[in-house]
This record gives sequence, structure tokens and C-alpha cells, in this order.
Amino acid sequence: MEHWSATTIQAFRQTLLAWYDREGRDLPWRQDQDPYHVWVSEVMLQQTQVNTVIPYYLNFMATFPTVNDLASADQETLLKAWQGLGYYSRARNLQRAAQQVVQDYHGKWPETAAGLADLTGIGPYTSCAIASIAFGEVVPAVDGNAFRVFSRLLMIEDDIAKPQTRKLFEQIIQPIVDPTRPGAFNQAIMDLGSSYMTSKNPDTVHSPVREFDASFKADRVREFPLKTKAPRPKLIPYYAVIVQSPAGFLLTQRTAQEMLTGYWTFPLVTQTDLQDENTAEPASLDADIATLEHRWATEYQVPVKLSPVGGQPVSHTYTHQRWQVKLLVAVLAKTPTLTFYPGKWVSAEQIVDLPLPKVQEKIMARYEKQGHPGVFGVN
DNA sequence: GACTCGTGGTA
DNA sequence: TTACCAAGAGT
Repeated sequence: MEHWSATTIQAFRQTLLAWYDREGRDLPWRQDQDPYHVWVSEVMLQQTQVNTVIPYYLNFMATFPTVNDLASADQETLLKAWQGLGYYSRARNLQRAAQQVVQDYHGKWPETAAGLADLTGIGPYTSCAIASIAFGEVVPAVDGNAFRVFSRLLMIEDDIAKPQTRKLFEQIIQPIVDPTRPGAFNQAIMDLGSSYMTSKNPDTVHSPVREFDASFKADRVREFPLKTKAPRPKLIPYYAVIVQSPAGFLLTQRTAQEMLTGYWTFPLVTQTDLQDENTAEPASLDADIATLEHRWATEYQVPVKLSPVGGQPVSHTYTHQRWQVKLLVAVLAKTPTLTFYPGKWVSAEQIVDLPLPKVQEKIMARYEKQGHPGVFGVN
């Protein structure tokens, strides 16, 4: 691992910031240093690319112009504004933090990373990003870009997948951060990491800081950063139970104990959940349908006659799970009262007004293609 | 410290 | 299709 002298650090800052002033990106959240703007953008950008965030950010600011608007927003509006961005707990944590700022802090933001980190959804990276950009605190914002950029510049061989490695990078970067322009420094590292020092196809030859890049000089750029790979997603078979009545389709809202909390889907049940009622035998489709029909008749008191929908199951992959969803449909002549099932009837054309996760959109698209063209208007 | 938690893009 | 990546945080 390389070590920089004070002279090298000064030269690096000068080179980096001169490049940033010349070629730094003009992004919607860089119009000013309003902590609300910086905060919303930073949360949206967690594990999400800039080009994906831009339209969401613009719409979000039009919908919730101030932290007070966000704090008092109803959750359906909030989740709809976040639909498609993913990691949906970010949206709920964002509103919780807005309420903290308004109520606990009387609208006055904490101005240090340590203070900001007390707000829900603001962790070690985001606290430092906001503190440096909005309040000028001299702290390193250590995100994926910082890991990648500095692991290459200094040939740091520690595994960035290990939580412990963050502390090392913070210690290494802290004395390098420009004390006069910490926010610009951190954002410059991010711009560098998304242009010349990318993960795939880096263009280090033309990097403005190539003279500081030890891995480039050693022709070992592609070896950094070191990162152990994640396990592949686990396959989980699901059934989507599509129940239609004169009142529309039956939708249910994901609970706080489930992923996709607050979003609406057709009733979903895992295959394993059905097998627990019988034996441990690998159940056939017919057996699963029989089990489901029995459950809906007795537990929910909504008798249904289920039929499989043609075509391949809907496949949807998350970071750690791969869902394979088989579609089952039931058409009811009368609309049952939903006393024992936690859901509501929604007309076909109103479903898309609800906050929906991607997997629900895929299920609706598959249903349309299997003999019900255009009923939801998703294709 | 290891898991959980979304989606879109790219090789 | 598969694998991996992209401005991480909460539990």
C-alpha cells in the first residue's frame, strides 16, 4: 500500500479540484447547498445510479418542496413517488427523519456528521456527505466510489466487502480531504469514480489524477478494489392469487414484517407456506390449488375456484432472492365481504394509482398477455 | 459480522 | 441466462 507525503496530498487536492471545477457534473441537487436538497439526493443515490435518480429527484422536489411537506405527506403519496427506485425502506426512513427534524429539532438541521447520523436512514456515509457538502465539515464521505478510487490510487488490498475496512479507508482519506472545500472534494471523488475510475472499463490513461495512481503505474488497475462476491439469490416459488369480482381485483398491502412494506400486490403465498399445512411432500400444482382453495374457504371465508394461468411463471430477482411466481385466477359472480382477509377491492383501472412494486407490475403484464389484453393498462 | 433490502444497466 | 455493479443503512 502506498503512502502520500504532505506535498503529494497538496498536489492531489489541487489537481482533483481543478478538474472538478472544470468538468464536474451539473446535477439538479448541485444547484445549491440546501441540506434538504443534499439529503434527499444522497438517500436516493444510495446503491442507485445518477441517471436513475434524476427524474425521481425532480418529481420529489415538485411534490415535497420542503422538509415540512415531506414530514406531513401521506404515505401513499410518498411510496408512489418512490415507486421503481427500490430499497423502499429508504422512503419511509426519509419521512421519519423529516418528522424528526421538524418536531425534535424544530426545523433546524444538525450540522455535524455525528449529529446527522442520529436521524433515521442517515448512516456513516450519508452523514459525512451531508455534513461536508451542506455544512463544510472536513470529513471523508466513504462510499463505493471512494473505496474504488482510493483502493486504486494507493493500492489498498483490504476487502471492501468487510465492514471493518470502512474504518481503514476513513483513516486513510481523512487527512487527504481538502480542509477548505471538503464538500467539493468528496463530490469530485464521486465524479472521478463514475467517469475515469469506473468499475467496468476504467479509462485511467486519461484520468486527471493518473500521476497519483499507483495501480495504474503498476498496471494493476483491474485488481482493485478487492471484494468478496455475494452468494447467489435463493430461489423461492410463489403463487399469485388473482381474485376478480364485480368490485374489481383483490389487492393487499405488504406489512411491516415483509419486504416491500406498504406497497400493494395481489395476494402472494410461498409454496413452502402451503406445504406446511400438509406434510413435507413436494406438492403438485393440483395439491397446492386444493390447499389454497381450502384456506380461502375456511380461514378467509372467501370461497374461490382457482385456475392456473398459462405461460411461464413470472420471474423476479432481488439481491438475495429469486422469485418464481405462478399465477392462479378466480372469477367471482358476487363480491364477498372481506371480513377475514386483509385486503381491498380495486377496479382494474385504479390499480395503477396504488404504489406497486415491480414484481406486481410484471404479474399484471403477464395476466394481460394471457388472454386479458389491456385490462390494467400496463402493457 | 452476517443478513436483509429493489431496480435497471451492462458484459 | 447469468453475474455483477450502482453516492448504504438497519437489524
